[in-house]
Amino acid sequence: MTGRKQPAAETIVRARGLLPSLSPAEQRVARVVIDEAATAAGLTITDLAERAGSSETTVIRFCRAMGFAGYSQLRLTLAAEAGRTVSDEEPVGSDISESDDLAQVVKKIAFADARAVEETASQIDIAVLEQVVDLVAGARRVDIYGVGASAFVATDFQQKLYRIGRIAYAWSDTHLALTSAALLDEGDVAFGISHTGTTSDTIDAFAEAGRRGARTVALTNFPKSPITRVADLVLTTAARETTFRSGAMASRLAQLTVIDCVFVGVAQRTYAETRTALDVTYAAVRGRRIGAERSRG
Amino acid sequence: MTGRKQPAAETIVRARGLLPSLSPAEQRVARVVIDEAATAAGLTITDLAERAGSSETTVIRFCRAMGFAGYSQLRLTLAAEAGRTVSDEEPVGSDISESDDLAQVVKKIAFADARAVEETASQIDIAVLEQVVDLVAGARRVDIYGVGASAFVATDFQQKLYRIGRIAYAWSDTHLALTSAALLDEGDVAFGISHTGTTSDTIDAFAEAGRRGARTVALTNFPKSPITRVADLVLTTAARETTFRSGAMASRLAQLTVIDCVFVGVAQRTYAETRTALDVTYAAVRGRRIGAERSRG
DNA sequence: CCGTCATGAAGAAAAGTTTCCTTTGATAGC
DNA sequence: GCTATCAAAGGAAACTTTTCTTCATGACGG
Repeated sequence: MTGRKQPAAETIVRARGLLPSLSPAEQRVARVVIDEAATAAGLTITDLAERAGSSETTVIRFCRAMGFAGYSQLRLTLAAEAGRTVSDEEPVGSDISESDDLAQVVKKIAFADARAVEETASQIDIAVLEQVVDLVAGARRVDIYGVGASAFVATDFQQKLYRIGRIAYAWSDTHLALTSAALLDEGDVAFGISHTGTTSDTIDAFAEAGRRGARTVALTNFPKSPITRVADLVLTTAARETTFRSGAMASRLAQLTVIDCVFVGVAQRTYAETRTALDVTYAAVRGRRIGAERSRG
Repeated sequence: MTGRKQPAAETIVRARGLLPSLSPAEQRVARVVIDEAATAAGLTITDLAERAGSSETTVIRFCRAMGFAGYSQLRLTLAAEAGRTVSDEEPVGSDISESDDLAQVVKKIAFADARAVEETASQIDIAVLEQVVDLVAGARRVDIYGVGASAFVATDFQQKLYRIGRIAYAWSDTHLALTSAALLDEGDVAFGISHTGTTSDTIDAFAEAGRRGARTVALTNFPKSPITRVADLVLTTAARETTFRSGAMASRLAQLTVIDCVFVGVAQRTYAETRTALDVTYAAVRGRRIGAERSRG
């Protein structure tokens, strides 16, 4: 795989994240924009509306939902991004099918995964990330909620923080999570991790934490999903939706990437202590390794 | 293709060449476009006219002189070129340092992560993968060993297999792992996951499983590490080792990618059952989601 | 049956384009 | 020296298209 790599333009990525929160007609518009971004930039609002089987009104509404002032702005942005993207699309976009041989499967998975990571990184709001890092760095304690697949990410985060000497708990049991949330206050930070942003177990505990005064940070793929309404800060991933399979893992990797960014940010902010903490914890498991000693893991 | 030099935007160059042949008022327009190309793309024809101390008519005439059909076309072109010029890539290879700002950190992490995934995928031995898939698909039961960071991957794998109705256990406790390994036989498969390939806890159980007759599959970043000596089949990741940090997560993502490939391979081999199993398990959690709501500003 | 939401039709406003007229200045004929 | 003629430049205003707003309608959940 001699790969260049061109993460899809930011606007497109954002549109994808917004999809579920859009009405059907708006979704059709979004689809056209996502699928033919370059062309779309050249269309008038009327043309675009027609192509989406919808009305100008709906197009405008879509623009607003995307955070643009109007159609011209969307158009301009699209054009600028089209100029940047050297149109070098891979044929590997499709979902995995029953008939794919293993080599293709590997290719598709790798493609989806790598893209999710890159696009997620490119759309991270650094300002928000900065705030999140501040919060975590200054928190008395960090609670992390996530169930199912997101539970892994939560636990991973907990362990990371733990390794640099920060107090953190990951909860995936709804009751325990709620109990823990009830004990938080202003000095604490709560993380809610949910790909769809609709997982009620996670949201319940997360919202409770907010009510108790803790600062709340949501991590989701969908910037307008329910969880974001009870969050002070929102970090988003950018995994494309896929039907059969690859999606699940891609979203996981995207989440892990974001978490890693937060973690490194925090670790950096407290470099001296961190170094020591990492060294100490690393040394602790060193005795459990046999043979050649080389990297860290 | 790292350092592709940007040619100055073509339109601007052309405008400059055209200058002498333009009438004074048109020249003023040209000047504005040349000097503030990026901004100009955002102006309406009226604004631009005003800024050039001229009229819309003149702006149009300038557009025609430039060979454009009208103002919108000029504007679009300008925007596209502005977009292209902005993007200039920096070297993102190095390790994260104390002085990196958050934006750089994010970039570097994403780069390392995405690269690990891509490189891992491209070096996977499909033949081996094929065998592994066969083994897992035909196994009576699958044991997965991994401690520390690799424990996440192990658990993830277990959960995946579980979801498609395959019996699997992930062990990260040495004693439990050994106990479980002792119960395996020819019909079973054992996975040993260790980034360094030197984790004795994992290797112990893994080797025990092998002695009991189970087929053994190792997943490691180092093809010659101790764990590979007691494995029937070896899958490797390709995370570059890095000093401070980014490495840890990159290796994790690489492992997950490989696991995902194995999983999809197995799922595919048993498509019908898989579909059903996935549908059922998905439906089971559906009730735990709250309706994605649409919001509008 | 009510309120809320999604949607497009219709019309207002803004942007873009064309037409046409004024100004200016150069040239030529008386 | 004084008009008449013409051409180039440029903008006012009329016109067209595009964008945006308002509002009525019908669908849907409660």
